[in-house]
Parts: sequence; C-alpha cells; structure tokens
Amino acid sequence: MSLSLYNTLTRKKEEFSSIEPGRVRMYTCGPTVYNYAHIGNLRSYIFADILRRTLQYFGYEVPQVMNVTDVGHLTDDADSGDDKMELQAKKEGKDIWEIARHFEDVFFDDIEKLNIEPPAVKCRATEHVSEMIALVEKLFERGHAYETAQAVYFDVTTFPAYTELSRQSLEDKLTAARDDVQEDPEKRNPADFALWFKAVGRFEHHIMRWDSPWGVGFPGWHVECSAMSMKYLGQTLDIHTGGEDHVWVHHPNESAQSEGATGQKFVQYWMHGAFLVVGRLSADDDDEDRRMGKSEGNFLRLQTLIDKGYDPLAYRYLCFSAHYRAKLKFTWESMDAAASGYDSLKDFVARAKQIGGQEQPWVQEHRNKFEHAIADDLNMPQALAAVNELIREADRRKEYGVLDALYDFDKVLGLNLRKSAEKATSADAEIENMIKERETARANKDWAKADELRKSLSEMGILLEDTASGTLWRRTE
RNA sequence: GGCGACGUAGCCAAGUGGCUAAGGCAGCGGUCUGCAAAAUCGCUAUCACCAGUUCGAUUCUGGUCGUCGCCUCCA
Repeated sequence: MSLSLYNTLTRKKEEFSSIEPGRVRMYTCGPTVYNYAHIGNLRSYIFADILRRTLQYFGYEVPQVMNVTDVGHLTDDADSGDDKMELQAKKEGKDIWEIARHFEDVFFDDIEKLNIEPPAVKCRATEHVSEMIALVEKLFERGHAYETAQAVYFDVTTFPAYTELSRQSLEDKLTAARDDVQEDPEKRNPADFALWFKAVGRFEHHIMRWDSPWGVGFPGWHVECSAMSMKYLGQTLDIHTGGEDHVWVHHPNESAQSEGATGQKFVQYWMHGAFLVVGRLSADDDDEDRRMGKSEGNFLRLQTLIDKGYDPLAYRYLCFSAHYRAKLKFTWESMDAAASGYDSLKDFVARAKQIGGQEQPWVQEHRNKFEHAIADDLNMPQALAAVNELIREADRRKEYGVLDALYDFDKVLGLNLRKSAEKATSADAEIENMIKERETARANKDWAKADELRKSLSEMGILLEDTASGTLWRRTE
C-alpha cells in the first residue's frame, strides 16, 4: 500500500518514499524545557508518534531523533533581559540546570504515560554546542553569516529559498516588525536571525554561556536543531515534524542554516501538527477557542487530566478524533466523550478475549479500511471509525475472532489494547469459584445469592455481564 | 496592518461534483434481560449566509458574516 503524506513544503499530499529503502530518517522538534508541557504541546508529539508508528507498520525502520532545547531563551519582557529559564530558576530558587533537567524528566514521563515510544536519540542542546559552533563557522565560510557587536546573524538575503516553506515574503515580514522588539542596529535585514548571542549588553549576565570564536555567549534558537539533526541523521532528513507555528520562523531558519552550511537539501518532507484549541472550560469562561498557552490562563497539563481521573490514554484517544492537520477543540465534554469511547473499546477487547474465535473473512474489509485510512496522510478519525465498525460488526455477528486485527491496529493506535484485555480478564481461583457458584445459583433461580455474589465480586473489582450464552466478567480497575 | 486556516447534528469531528453526508459521545424510543450491565435496532444535519460556474454543489469560484492561528525564541 502506498503511503501518502502531506508535505508543508508543497502544500500537497505526496506519495512517500524514503531516501534509503526501508529506512526513514525522522527528526522531531522537541520541547523547550523551561516549563511543563501542556496537553496542546503533547498533541504534537502524539502526532509524531502516530507518524512513526505508521511508518513502522508499513515496514520502515525509523531512527527518530528528538532534541531537548535546554538552552534558555529570552523572555518576552524585553526590558528584563532575563531568560525564561533563568526567570523560572529565580522563582523556584533552583539552579538553572536543575530546572531544565526537571522539566525534561517530567516531559518524558508524560510521553511515556501517553504511550508515545521514545525517540531512538534524545539530544540536549547544551551538549552539542561545539557542533553548533562548527555549523556557524561553516556558514561564515559560505558567506551566510556576519558578526555584529552583539551577535552573529544569518543573512537571509544570501539564501533565496528562505521563503519557500513559509510562503511569506520578506516584505511581509518587514511590515510585521514590531516596534517594541529590541533590534540590533547593525542587523542587515529584519528577518535575519541570530546564530550566536554574545554575552554583552542585555545578555551580560546570562548564566548559560560558552566560549566561541565570537566571544563568550550562547547559541541562537534554531541552531541546535540543524546541528543535532544533521549530526545524527545526515545532511538530508526524510521527515521533519513540528507544530504548525514553526512553519513561519523556526523551520525556515533551520532550513536556511542547514542548507546554507551543506549546500544539500535538508528535508524531503516537512510535516506539521495543528494546534489544540481550548473551548469554554467553565461557565465563567467567556472566551472561546483560544490556543492553549502558557500565558493564556488555560494551561492544562497531562497531570491535570490525571488528577481529574482521566486515563492519559483517553487523551491519546481524544487526539485521534480529529485529523492532525485540523485544529482540535478541547472541552471537558469532548474529553469525557473520549474517555467513554476508550472505555467501551477496552470493554470490547475484554469481551472478545473471553469469548474468542477464529478470524472470519469479513474482518479483512475492516483491516483494509483501517490501513487505507492511516496510509492516507494519517487519517486517524477514519481509522478509528474502522475500529468502531469492526467491533460493532463483531457484536452484531457474535463472532469475536477480531483480536488479532485489533492488536495489529494497536501497533499504530498505541492504546495498549492487549495489555488492557489481559488485565481485565486475569482472575485467581477464588474469583473463578465465586463466578461458578453464582452461575449455579442463577441456574437454581436463587436470585438473592446470585446478587450477593455479584456484589462481592463487584467489591473485588469484577464486573459481571450475564448473556444468553453464559456469564462474562471483566476486571474494572 | 500583512499572511493563512477554518465554519458539517446538543458536543468532538471525517468526508464527497450526483448514490443512505463516516465514527465517537450525549439524548430519546424499542428488542434482549430475574434484576443489573452490555449488546443490538430505530430516531435526531435544508453541511454559516449570499451569489456564480455546472445538467447537478455541502464539495469548485467570488463576496458577506463569524471564529482561530502566524507575523512575538509558544507544539
């Protein structure tokens, strides 16, 4: 089956083919670890996970690399000259490196809870400064970089393809220049971006600092992704993923400095995940449909959901209800809907596991639909529809030989269906005896005893379902 | 101000130039059932509005209204 993926560069779905047969070099823009990731951030990583799992499903080996940007960045408060991480460090009275490591740990913990497979390579920006410096030196050699008293910049006019990805002209960017942004007067073009900041002026007291040919300072944003992706994956990547906000700044910059340094194509397929937007979360919340943001007051972490009693995988399930290139509107109602949907899927696999059966020919049609859906630019809503149609058909026909199919689908879905089914149907002798005893009582129409046994079992976390062909049960916790 | 995206049932959302406009959640009614739970069947959409192209538009084009995003080191 051919896999088609939407390439932001061409704004079209394209049939995917990798540079090396059977192997996809994939780079995912990772977190900036100066704060907790919110569920909107996490949606992007679920998207990348689905992409990687789909590639694997179709037989590719996927060495995925993800950066951890632990170099501090500026605050949006131009006056302070503080760094976001430094600010956070001060607030919590902790060492800045500790802070970065803390948020990194929490991030990967969230990733694990969401059943996102960890990347083959995680790389920290602070551990690759020499590679970044080497990259900047190459940009000097090739005439793309220049130095001012404050920093080293990439001259965007030396790279004509700069606007290819963003499709936003430099003139447009020019008019966008905001008057309260502190500009370096020596900058040649407003769109030029920093490759290296010197520890002077507003950055005089910057904590994270390294030596460089341009004096002590710290790397600009963007550079770490170029340096690290090329270090681990080579000069040309198959796929580069990130959030849709990166289409206009981060990725054009990354692309420019990478291609500027190597003269080679940097990325074959650029893929971007759309934002989660937040609907009305409470009655006194007037605004609607805002993006989730650290400064928007609608900051929901995965832990927030867990505290409210949701399974992290229910959030994963929720993310499948919308296509990755479409905004997904988050409300508590939609979260509840996802939780219910995921629960009934888990109920089904527990039921199917108990009843069992051979896979019948009709299942193939649903397998085809599922595969067709994921191969069509990761259409998870349709893939999920295929799953739901499969289980409805199984219930209707009372033919439950569908677990192999569901477990295959779960290689992409990552909803832990096998684990869930096994857990739900694991019992000890005591429980099995009680269930048998109750069946005897029911056969004798001793309803009082049957109900009492059901109650006891319920207290032990066992839920019973009496059907025409016998009693089914499952563990509910 | 510049650029872009989107507006499909109570909610979250797929999709298509014409055949019954997926799926989930919620709701209502029926079947099944000792009860419970589940399952199953049925019901709930003039696809934002206006005009154009077309034999035919929810799908294409233009406009209007609304929402959102980016241009700010936010996925």
